[in-house]
Amino acid sequence: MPKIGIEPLRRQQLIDATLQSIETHGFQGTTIITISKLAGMSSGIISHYFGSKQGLIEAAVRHLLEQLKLGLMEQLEANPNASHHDRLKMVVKTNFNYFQKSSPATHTWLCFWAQAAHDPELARLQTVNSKRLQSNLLYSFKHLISDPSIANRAARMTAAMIDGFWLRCTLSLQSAEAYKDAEQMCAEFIDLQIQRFGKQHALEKLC
Amino acid sequence: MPKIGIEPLRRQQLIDATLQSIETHGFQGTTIITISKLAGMSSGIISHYFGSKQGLIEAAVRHLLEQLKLGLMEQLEANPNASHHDRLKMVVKTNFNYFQKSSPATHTWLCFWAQAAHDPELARLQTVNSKRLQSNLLYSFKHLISDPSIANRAARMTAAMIDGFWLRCTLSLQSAEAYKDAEQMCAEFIDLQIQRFGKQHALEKLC
Amino acid sequence: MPKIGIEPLRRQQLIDATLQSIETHGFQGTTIITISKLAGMSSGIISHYFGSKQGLIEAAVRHLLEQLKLGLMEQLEANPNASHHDRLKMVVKTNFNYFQKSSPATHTWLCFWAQAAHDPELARLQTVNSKRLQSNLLYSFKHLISDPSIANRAARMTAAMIDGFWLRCTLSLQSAEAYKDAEQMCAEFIDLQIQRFGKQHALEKLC
Amino acid sequence: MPKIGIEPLRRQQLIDATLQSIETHGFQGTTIITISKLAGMSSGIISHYFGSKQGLIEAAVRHLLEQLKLGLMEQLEANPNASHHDRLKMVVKTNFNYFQKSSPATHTWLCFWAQAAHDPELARLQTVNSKRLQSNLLYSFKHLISDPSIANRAARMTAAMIDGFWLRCTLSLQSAEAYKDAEQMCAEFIDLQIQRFGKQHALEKLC
DNA sequence: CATGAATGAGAATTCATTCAT
DNA sequence: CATGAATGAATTCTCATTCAT
Repeated sequence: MPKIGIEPLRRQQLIDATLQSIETHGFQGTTIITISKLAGMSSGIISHYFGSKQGLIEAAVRHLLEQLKLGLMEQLEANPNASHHDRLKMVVKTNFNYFQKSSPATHTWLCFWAQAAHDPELARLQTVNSKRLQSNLLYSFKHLISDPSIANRAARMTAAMIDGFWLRCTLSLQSAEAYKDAEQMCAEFIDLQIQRFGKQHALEKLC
Repeated sequence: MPKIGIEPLRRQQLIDATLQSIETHGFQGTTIITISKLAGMSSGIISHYFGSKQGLIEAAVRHLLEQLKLGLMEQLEANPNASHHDRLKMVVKTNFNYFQKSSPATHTWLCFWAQAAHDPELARLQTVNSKRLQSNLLYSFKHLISDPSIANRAARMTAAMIDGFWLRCTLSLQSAEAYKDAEQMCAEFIDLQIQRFGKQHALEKLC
Repeated sequence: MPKIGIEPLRRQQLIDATLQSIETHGFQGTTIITISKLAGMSSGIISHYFGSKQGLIEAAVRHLLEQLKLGLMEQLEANPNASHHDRLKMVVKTNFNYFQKSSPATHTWLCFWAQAAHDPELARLQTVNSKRLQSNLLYSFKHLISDPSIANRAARMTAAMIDGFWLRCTLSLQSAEAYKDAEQMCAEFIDLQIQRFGKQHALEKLC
Repeated sequence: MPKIGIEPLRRQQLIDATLQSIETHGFQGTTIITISKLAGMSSGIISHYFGSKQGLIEAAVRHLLEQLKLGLMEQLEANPNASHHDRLKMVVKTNFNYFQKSSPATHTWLCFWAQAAHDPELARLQTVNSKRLQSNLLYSFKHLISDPSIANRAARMTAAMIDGFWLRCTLSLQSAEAYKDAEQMCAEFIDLQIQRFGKQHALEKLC
């Protein structure tokens, strides 16, 4: 009789091993062997559960995206009464927290993005993720900035700054401090935007 | 007239073919064969001029970095009397122009960065490049913002925003308009910083 | 009422699934998985009932041979008073009917024969089958043609023609008409032989 | 500088090794390794010259077909004044000679035919070959038998008998004698047909 | 009885590198 | 200088078999 519940377990173990392998050996250096060794299983198991290496890779990406998404939703739901200003900062914080905590994810993510240009499925996943960050930001900016065009630009600039800091953190030391700094600067930028273009500010200005 | 050595010519042709191949086939799909086919040469020539595939790859990265660096220097030297405010915008403009014009470079760059995590030489080159952008920005911000700490943060935020927009352009459509938009938003951010923290602003504020 | 053993049932289901799989996926494309899927059972069951894949394959061949043999015996027993001339035609008819009806058998048979060269057991089964056709034909030809040597040649030629037409039908369209044509031509050849070398013909000739 | 004329040589060596391997190890047992070992080359060479194992297999089939075709053409051209009756016997003779001489070909041929059902290219080649034999026979039968329908049937029956004997020889001992016998019986069948349906016979019959 | 998870040897294929010409 | 033939290690994928449940 089949062991019940073993499939989700094995799948997760293999996904974890994949992220770990990419972290350790790089994307190029990651093979069926390095993954299965890290997972403590045989190489054939990957075909068994994911059809192919490619299938496992894509499952790993989907897992990363899901994690990030869940992390954000958790935060937002835990603070249902947060102001939109706070909400923006929570988006920033969650992003950096996620990458800071999950070291394997960081480098893997970059590899996946590099792959995306020649892999339609990865490209699709990447687009979804990229758009989600921007629309999350836009949602709150719209409540804080009357001019939709300015709100839109604020969201895009913030998203770019987040991605840019993420990229720079990933490519350099990745110290906890670097992430903290990045988070603060993004928050500062948000403040600057609100202060300059926000509704209340506009009112104050009139006075 | 001295004959121009055939060696530099061959080397450049191979570097161009490498960038073109990565653009067309992706980093994974780029082999000695795809490169030599595109260059119209034999596969053996790569060992001959670059020792190995890895050597050619690194030469290609160095070429990209050099191009970007030269592009910026050219701009700055062509406008020796530009204000520091203008100088900041020139840095931004040059960056986006470079990537917009050189389509192969864009994707290749991302691949190289993904590789950098497991290739010390690429990592070194990447760090140099990353720091150059930041210090270029910092140099001018220092002249415009009195507080060194704020100038520093302004430079880091601007660098992040540039990289972030670059990343987002690379990963999405890469239309000319997108690059133009990105450039404008970065310029806008610079203005915002100067307006808020700049020396003249400080004076005006006092009045 | 005694319960019919589940074992014979399972064995037959697996043999049927094997033939179906070879028909559908080819001999190379037939695996333990394709067979067990078609049989609606687990892959382990094959070891359980046949020891190995090879065991199942051989059982399937034996089944095909048995079917052909039984088909012929049935016909002959249903017409105990048939003349030897009619008997020959019944042999021909039964052969083509069998293959025409059982589509999976046709291609499978050819695969088995190709395998036979490197599988002693298959070779043995194939020889038995080949000889049976010839001796069946010879048995009747002997009653119709006085010269044993000529009867022998007639049997061999007829067997060859049957096999040849079977091969050509298998390799081409396998339309019902093709089988009908083939059967008629074999019957015609038998007539021709009897007409030319048969006892009655000899008598008539004397007249 | 590339060695001139080495490509055709290597290709032929690999095709020969393929036939030899199928003869020795069977179709299933023939791998890239068995072939390259027999050819005294490395495994990579097969990709280099034929793209894939499949490409080599198909080249080998084409070679066998070509050989058979050339053998027949040679015979026919060497005897330009042969009567159509002799021509028919030459077709028979060439067929059996070819297979008798080339032992590897015999078994290989059967394997290829078994594969044909699931390989369009092999199926195409097989059809061409099958039709060639029949039309070669038909061409001469038409000159000897007035009724086109009867000539057609004669050609088909003869082709079937040739294939049938070939199959039976292949599957059994393959002694030289067996081939000789088969050839004689086919020739005998041709005689029988001409005798019975041929134009001269028709005239005689009228008398 | 029956399952299907897990294994791991073996297959085809790819590709950077070498080297004789 | 330049070629491309040849190599063979490395990689992915397949699949018959085993065995705990």
